[in-house]
Amino acid sequence: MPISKTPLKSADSPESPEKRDERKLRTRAHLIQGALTLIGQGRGFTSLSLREITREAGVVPAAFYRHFRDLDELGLALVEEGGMTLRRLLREVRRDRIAPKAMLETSVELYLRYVKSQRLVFAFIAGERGGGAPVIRNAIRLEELHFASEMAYDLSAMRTLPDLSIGTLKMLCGLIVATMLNAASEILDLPENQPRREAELIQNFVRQLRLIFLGATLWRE
Amino acid sequence: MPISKTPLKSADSPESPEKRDERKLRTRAHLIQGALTLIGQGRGFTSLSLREITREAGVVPAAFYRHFRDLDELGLALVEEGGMTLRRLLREVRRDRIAPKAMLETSVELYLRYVKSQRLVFAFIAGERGGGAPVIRNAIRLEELHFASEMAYDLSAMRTLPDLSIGTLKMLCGLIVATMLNAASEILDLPENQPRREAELIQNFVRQLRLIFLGATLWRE
DNA sequence: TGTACATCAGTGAACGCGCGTTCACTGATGTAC
DNA sequence: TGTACATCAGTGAACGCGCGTTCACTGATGTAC
Repeated sequence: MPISKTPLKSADSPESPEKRDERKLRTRAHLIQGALTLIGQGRGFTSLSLREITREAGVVPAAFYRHFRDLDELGLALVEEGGMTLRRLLREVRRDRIAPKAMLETSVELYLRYVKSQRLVFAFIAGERGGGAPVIRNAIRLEELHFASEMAYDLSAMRTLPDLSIGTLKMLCGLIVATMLNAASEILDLPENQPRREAELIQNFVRQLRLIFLGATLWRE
Repeated sequence: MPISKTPLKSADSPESPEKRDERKLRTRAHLIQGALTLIGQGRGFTSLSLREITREAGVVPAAFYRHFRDLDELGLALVEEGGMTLRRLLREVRRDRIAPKAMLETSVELYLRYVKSQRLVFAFIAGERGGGAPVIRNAIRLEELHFASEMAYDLSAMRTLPDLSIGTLKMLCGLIVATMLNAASEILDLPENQPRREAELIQNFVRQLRLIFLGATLWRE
């Protein structure tokens, strides 16, 4: 496992030729993107073949092994990608510092915009969460737990529900995250251009969250 | 598509030899059971091959086509199996006519016993719900919707939450069903004999339901 | 009831195909001096 | 800076394998008379 000895020097020109490491990372990104593209076509990650992915990425099958030991390792990279997406979402919500009253509506809006802009990643997460290879499923569960936990600490810091212990907040956020992913999966599955049906799903989603928060405000340990 | 002309006559002896139709149904059941067995070994349905399934069922690959056009059709049979399991669960809860106070605990207990006794079916449902072939995913969603709807009418008839409209009850039950399936998936994924971890998951599940019901009792349309 | 014919669930062999993995290779990029 | 050698991302060919599907078949069960 050689450690790169390349010193971090700035590019010599704005159009400097790609370094070997950069090219490698680019191919790696192509493999990841290729897998996501196929997933976006309704294919489950579990049913993708190594050859399909390399074909999509525009490299020869054997090149795959320069980047991942096997498909599971690529899957874990996709989970990582999903985790980063979720963390970015959280950061954005946090930054906006919304008035508590409009909190729920605004967050939902932001979330749905996110889901659509990152639909492939969400399709992967929603798809493998229940039925992927055990190792991938576990990695997703960990990311979910991590996300719910961060959300709980945010709620705690904001004193939105000052009576609830951090344990209860985590339980609450676990429920919220599951409900979010469930809604994302339903909405992404809609055939294109069904705004009526989509509005129904979103309304249902918002009402479920509202009910959950109503319960939370009245919860007594 | 020939319609069976066999008259429905009772067996001539307690140990009467199998009729052709009975044998056929038995093989069909073996194929379904074979698929479930493989799923129970941690394999996703999507990744099963026709040959694996027939091998497990103890018939030759070509025999598969006497029962199903392709794997999707077998998948739909499994969904049907899952739907029947859920309906049976509902009937059992309904029959017991539990005191409202202990309702939640008792139902959860009954549900978890069910999940364990039918673990293969639940593993299939939880696994394909998010990431299966579109046709199967849709069938599962329909069963879920049907189940939630029945549950809503039950709650309505029992006047457990007399202030809620049937529409709100359906929204509520949709949330409950999703939470139930989520909990089932988590519990089934546990390595065997982790009673500590399992108790935690169950506790979390119960608290989530309690929070949901708390919200429901205070919901105003 | 007995017989002659029809049905059809399951067989076994064969097919062409895409798969994952291996290997020696090439040639551009990187490093040492 | 210039040169000689090392590295290694990506190539292209090859392999053996399990796959889904087809086909003509067999022999037990079912039906007609």
